[in-house]
This record gives sequence, C-alpha cells and structure tokens, in this order.
Amino acid sequence: MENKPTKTPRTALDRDAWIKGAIAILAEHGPERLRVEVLAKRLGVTKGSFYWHFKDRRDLQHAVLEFWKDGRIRDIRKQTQAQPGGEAAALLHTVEVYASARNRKGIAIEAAVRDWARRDPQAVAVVEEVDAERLACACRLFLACGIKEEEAQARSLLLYAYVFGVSLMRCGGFTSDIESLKAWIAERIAR
Amino acid sequence: MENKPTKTPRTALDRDAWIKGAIAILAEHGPERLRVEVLAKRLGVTKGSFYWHFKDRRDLQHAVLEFWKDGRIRDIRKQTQAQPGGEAAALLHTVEVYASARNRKGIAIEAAVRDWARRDPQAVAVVEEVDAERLACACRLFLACGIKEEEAQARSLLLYAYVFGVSLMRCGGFTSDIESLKAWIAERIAR
DNA sequence: GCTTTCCCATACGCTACGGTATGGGATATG
DNA sequence: CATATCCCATACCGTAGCGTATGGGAAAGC
Repeated sequence: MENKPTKTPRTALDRDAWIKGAIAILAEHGPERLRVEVLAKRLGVTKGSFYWHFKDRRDLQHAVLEFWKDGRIRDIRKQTQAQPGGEAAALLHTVEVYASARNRKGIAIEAAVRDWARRDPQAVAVVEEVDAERLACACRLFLACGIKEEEAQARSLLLYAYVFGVSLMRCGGFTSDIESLKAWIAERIAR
Repeated sequence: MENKPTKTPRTALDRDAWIKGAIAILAEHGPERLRVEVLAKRLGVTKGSFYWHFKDRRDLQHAVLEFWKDGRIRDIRKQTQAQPGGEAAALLHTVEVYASARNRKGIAIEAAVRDWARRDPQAVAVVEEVDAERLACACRLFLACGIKEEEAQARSLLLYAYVFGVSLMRCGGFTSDIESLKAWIAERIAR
C-alpha cells in the first residue's frame, strides 16, 4: 500500500537517500522496525548496497539521529525568530503546530525518537539536546512577554510536555468539540 | 542482571503469572520485545508451557492489554473517591503521582502501551477506554470544584496530556530546581 | 493399580534479519 | 583500449523467534 520501490528506477543512492528512507520507516513503524533489509527493499535495492554506504545498522541509526537533531534545531531557531511584539503569537503557533492534527508525519517521528530514547543512550543524548534548545527558545519568548524567569521556565516545560502528551492520548468521544478545548489549553499555556 | 529465572523452582504457572511476566518485559523493553521464548526463559520454563496456556502470541498480547485496562480503571475509580472538599487535593495528587520520579514502573508500562497503540488497533481500543475513564473522572472532580463544564474538560485533557508528555522529556540541565517548576505547573493545571 | 488430565520439555521446520564475501556491470580515467 | 573505481546483486552463514508435534512425568480420579 505505502510501498514505492523506487520511482526513478536507476539513480545512484547516496547516504542521504538512505537516511530519508529510514526516517520514513521510523515514522511508520518505529525504531524497532528499522531494519536494513526492509529499508533496502523499500528503496528498490538489496542490502549489498546498504553495506557499501554504511558500516552496519548502528551506523545508520546514528546517522538518522544526527539528521533528525540537526533538522529540529534548525527549525526551532527559524520558528523562534519573532519580531518584537510577536512573541506571544509565536508561542501560540508552536502549540498549535504540534497539538493540531496536521503535521502528522513530524509528530510520528517525534514520538518514534522519544520511544527510541527509552532504550538507546545515543537517542537519549539527541533528545536531550533538542529539548534543551526548544526549552531555551520558548523560555526566551516568555521572557520577552514580560514573564519572570521561573514562571517562563515552568511554562516552557508545560508547553512541550503538553504537546507531546496530547499526541499520545486517544480522546475520541470525550467531547463534541475537541478543537475548542485545545484552543483553551493553548491560551492557558501561552498567555 | 535483571534475569530471575524462577525463584520458586517448581510451582505450576497459571495464566496470570505469564501475564505479569509479560508486563514486566513490556515495561523494560517495550511491546516489540515481548516475545514468547524470551518470556518463557524469564519464567524458567520453555515455550512448550506457553502454548499450553495461550493459543499464540496474539492471545498473550490481548490478555496483557485487558489485564492492564482492568487494573487502570480500578485504580482510577479508587483514586477519585474524594471526600467532598478534597477534590482539588485529589487532582493535585494525580498530577504528582505521574509527574514525579516515583512510580517508575507504572509510567514505563503506560508509555509502552501508548507506543503499542500507535500500531495495534487492539491497543488503541484499550487506551481509548482508559483515557475516557480518566478524563471523565478528572472532569467530575473539576466540576465539584465549581469549574464550568467546558473548562473542566479542557483542564482534564491538559492534566493527562501533561503528565504523559513530561515523562517523555529529557530536560536534565534545563534548570537547577525542576521540582519547583513541576509544582508550579501542577498548581496551574489543578487550581 | 490403571487411566486420565494437567503441565511442561524436546525436537523440528520455517521465516526474518544482520553481516560477510565475492562478483559484475557501468562509468570514469589514463 | 585498458584499468580502476563506484555501486550494487547474489550467495552464504549464523541467530532469534513463532508455531507445531510429540512425549513424558506427576498428580488426581476411578
């Protein structure tokens, strides 16, 4: 169904193509299901190719984590370049990007990496770096809104804990209008 | 290290013993690593025993999910029997039980089941039931505190999203006193 | 004592997967 | 044209794990 064994039948794969395919599998099936033969089949080649580009499976995993980390940090810094006065709007936007239904793949990757970090020290380190960057940036925005240091820190933590947590919940049928609940929550966190 | 191949060398295993062992593996290594041969070795027997008590691996998984669901719902109902006037304290207590460092195994199981629900419809259904029960109970407590319907719903969702989300974060080094941040957050959610 | 039922061990076949060894076609390079 | 390098296919070995078939010991029922 979601298998597309190469649309360009013959163009040499580079390391990045492998990494992006790996991230797709990561999002769909989780870190445990990231296997080299499955990935090779997805890319329309055999694992003979894989072991030319990567030393072994760990090598791929490491590359995936670094790739994800760099992308996240780039995004965070870009997202937090708020014009003076637009900090509150930027915070609200951050909450809604994660808590809403769109951006499904990004959320799936996020969840997969965090699950990964429950067993892999390498993943722990990466998540730690990304979280530190995110919390620092959010904190800066809250401070720019005139909120004091400790409350800014607390709100930043609440913000990210909420957006990650809400993606784990299954509250279908809890209420008729979940979106207005989420809007209320976003206001309470960011304002 | 964490292998204890049966401390009571010979007492017939029943279905519950298998389920409890399975949940231990679930907490330590996640749903993907719940394998019958590994579980059998952990219990000090072979899989010949397993296939006497269970039809197959799915059968065990289903039993584990039902066991977890029943336990959670029992706990929620017990926890929410607040004396009149103690509702706010009960809510604060709920937040702290999950957000604090204690109860590590329960949190690990919670995370494992929710990760499980990202790929297994059976797990989705179970998580949905548990979440519905939790949200309903929390909502009732908020209502008893004099909070209006929609805000009570929003706060309940925020409460559980936060406690699950904070367990996924790695904010070591973010601040010197994380506990006071969590206390501030608990207050903001529950009061 | 004999049989039945319960609980588990052993042995087997099968698939998935990680990693290695080796060859081979294609393109570039001299 | 000849050679080297790049990129990948094929074949192979070893391990982990699911499910099945079969047997066997122990306890209970008759």
